Amino acid sequence: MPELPEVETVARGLQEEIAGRSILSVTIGKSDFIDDPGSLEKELPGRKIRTVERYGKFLLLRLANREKAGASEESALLVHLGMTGLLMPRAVSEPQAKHTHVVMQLDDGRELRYVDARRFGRMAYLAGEKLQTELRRFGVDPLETRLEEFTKSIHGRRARIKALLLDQHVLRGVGNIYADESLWKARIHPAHLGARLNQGQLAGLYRALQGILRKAIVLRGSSISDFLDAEGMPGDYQRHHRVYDREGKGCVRCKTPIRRVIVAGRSSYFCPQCQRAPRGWRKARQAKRAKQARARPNSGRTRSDNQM
DNA sequence: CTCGATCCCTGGACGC
DNA sequence: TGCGTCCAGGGATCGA
Repeated sequence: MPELPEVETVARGLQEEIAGRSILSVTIGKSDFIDDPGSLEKELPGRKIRTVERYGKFLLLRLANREKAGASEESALLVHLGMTGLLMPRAVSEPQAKHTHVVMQLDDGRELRYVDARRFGRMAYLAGEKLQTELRRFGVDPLETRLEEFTKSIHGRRARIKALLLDQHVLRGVGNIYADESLWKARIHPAHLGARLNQGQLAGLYRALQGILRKAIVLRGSSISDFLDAEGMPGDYQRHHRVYDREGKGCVRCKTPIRRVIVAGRSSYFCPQCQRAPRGWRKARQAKRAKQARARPNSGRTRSDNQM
């Protein structure tokens, strides 16, 4: 799942590979994940890719203006990889992978291909004020923000810390894996309310989050099932996961089996010993489960989740 | 403001 | 082997 470290890895790879190249033409297949497919076909051909940057979980292909038009309007192709998106340059001769939806022919004989089985990604060509408005919707970059700013964005929020970490309008770039890993490192249960965390906890979370993101970038991200970088290589950080996808396995700090619960609608992995639940959380959860069981009497037991 | 529910989509895991 | 069912997961959106 591409989160900040994975997208950063792809952005660096693409910057190396395709910055300075021009797009000759665009071919679009399925387009339901593209904001305005027509604008890509109209605006991209003939444009040079100046730089490739990461913005939260988006790839930002910043484009040079056409020579004739004097306007100095900023423009970019935004690409969100969703869950299964891949963006990589390939030789024209290479067979197209299944689920290839966008192909951009480049001026060096290669093609920049977007492949996305589930199409949970997003693509949009944006320029000028529209681009600025779109970028302003998102929160601060967790690697650029200072502790005071981070604290301010969390403190005074009544949502659960897990929800806040995942909210791209609060912080841009954090997803489920790095939220859980950071909370484990900082010993904070995902169901705690942001407003209830003290200065020490927030400082610890800030350091944990930055440290984990930086290390994950060095290791070129986590490859759980689909992620590949711009060169088609998987990342290595999944070998360093302490809680994510480790349900039932021992916490590396205290050997307590890692558990998985739903917090803020997302599965959340944590150590019940190192990360103590907030007051009332267990009881509220049990009550909710009982209510669900009453609503659906035939679904009392689900498939046993065996550990890998 | 915050919550849960719902939808989007497909491959993979699982039960039979 | 194959078919049906469930599920993951980021994000938008809607109603409570």
